[in-house]
Amino acid sequence: MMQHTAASHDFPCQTCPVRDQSICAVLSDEELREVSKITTAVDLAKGATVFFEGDENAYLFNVVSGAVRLSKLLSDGRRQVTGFLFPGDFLGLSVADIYAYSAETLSETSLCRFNRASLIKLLERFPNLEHRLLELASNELIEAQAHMMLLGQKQVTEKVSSTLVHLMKRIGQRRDDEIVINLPMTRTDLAEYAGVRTESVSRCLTRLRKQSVISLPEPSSVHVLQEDELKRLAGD
Amino acid sequence: MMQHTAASHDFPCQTCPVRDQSICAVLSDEELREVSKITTAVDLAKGATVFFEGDENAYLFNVVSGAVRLSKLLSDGRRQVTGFLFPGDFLGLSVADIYAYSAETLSETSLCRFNRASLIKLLERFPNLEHRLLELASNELIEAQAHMMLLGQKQVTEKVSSTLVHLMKRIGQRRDDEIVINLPMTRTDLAEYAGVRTESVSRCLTRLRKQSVISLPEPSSVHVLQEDELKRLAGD
DNA sequence: CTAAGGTCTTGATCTAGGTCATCTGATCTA
DNA sequence: TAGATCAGATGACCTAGATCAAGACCTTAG
Repeated sequence: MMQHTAASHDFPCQTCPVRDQSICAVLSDEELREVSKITTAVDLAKGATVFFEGDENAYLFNVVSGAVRLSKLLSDGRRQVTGFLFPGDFLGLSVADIYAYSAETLSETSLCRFNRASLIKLLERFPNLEHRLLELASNELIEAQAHMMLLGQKQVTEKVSSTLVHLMKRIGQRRDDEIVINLPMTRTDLAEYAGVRTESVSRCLTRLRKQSVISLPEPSSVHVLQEDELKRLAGD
Repeated sequence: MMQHTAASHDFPCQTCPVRDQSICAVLSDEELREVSKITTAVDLAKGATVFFEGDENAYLFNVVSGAVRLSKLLSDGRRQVTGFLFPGDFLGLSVADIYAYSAETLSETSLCRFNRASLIKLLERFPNLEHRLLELASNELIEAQAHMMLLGQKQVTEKVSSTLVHLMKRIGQRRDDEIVINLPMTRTDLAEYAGVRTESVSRCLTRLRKQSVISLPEPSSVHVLQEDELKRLAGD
């Protein structure tokens, strides 16, 4: 079942399905060989915790398959989902010594785990790698700013539409003249991402369905029928 | 008036008031001498535009004195303020070739401007510098996530209190047993930062004043009288 | 097969905060 | 010095979206 078997035999990364993404994209075969020495494959069931907000920042991860939810909690239980990760995404990028958010799997998920101390040591030898991390951080910042705009200024319909557009771009699959999004997350996850209530997400999806902007063959499958209209409703 | 005069004579950075902050903190005197060659001092009046969202990303900046507002616009004019910058802060960190947000001055402001292409070239020679940029990006990400929590989950009072706590930590000056915050931004700027309306900020500050959590000797000057209570109201 | 516990949807109602309008005071200017 | 402009404060009112409640499914356990 697992095609990648990081750190198992001589050079496992060669068969990694996300070899060309995330931080590994910029590495030569030789560098990759070095990096593979500090990685471990980790397979997690749905709903597992990769790490908690406040945990010691000991590992970084590549998402190989599956989906991960990033979130922060308030003391009374309110949760803000700050992002969703999919294959090829990098996780744990932080100079701080504790994680600033929690990471939990939304489905069965395979991760490639890097020992943080070892990776930091490698950065000195592979300036490529540090450059790539900066690139990833910079892209995350741009996404974070767009997310702030969504949370602070948009109306419910714009929030939900934007969230769908975001997911469509990341995990949408074009099929005939529609785009299929298989949602690994619940309505509540979507609501906590968009800063609204679960009921609002549900009502909004129903409205979009009635307007034939999307169809919902089942709750976890959104088919985007009118991409342009959805983008218009998203607001920017 | 200007104490720093980057790129004017032989080694201007030595007298820079933010020499020990931002990206320059990690540079040796020798490295700093090199960096100073690609900098220009820029002085801007209050309300000036440093750059617009969508402009070509040609420069990076250190804030030497003054204050800068970062914001993104929606097509209909709604604005999300994503952050406020003060002396020592770094501006323009992005791998993308256009700026993802606008930067405008909130008061008379002195900036130290770096040519982006030249700085990128220097990164190859000074790995320190790239490491520092990653550190700054990582810290910005953590701040962005806290800001998302504020925007998506908090109530108006929590939003305004959090914003005050944030500004207090950054530019608050302890005086006797109160902390003085001199606000360079308007109520509308604060509102657009917190994702609420101007009137809500105004009402909330009045409420905090009536509860003796703060005093407002003038609209642009907040004195924090009960730091712990303000932090409690901020919610986390 | 049934029961229990999820998730999702939908309707009815409520309210936090948005909207609108007005007033004050400070700053600018002609 | 008056008139204009703008930031801020505050009261009255309204509405988008939260809250509450109930029912429909769907999955898992026994």
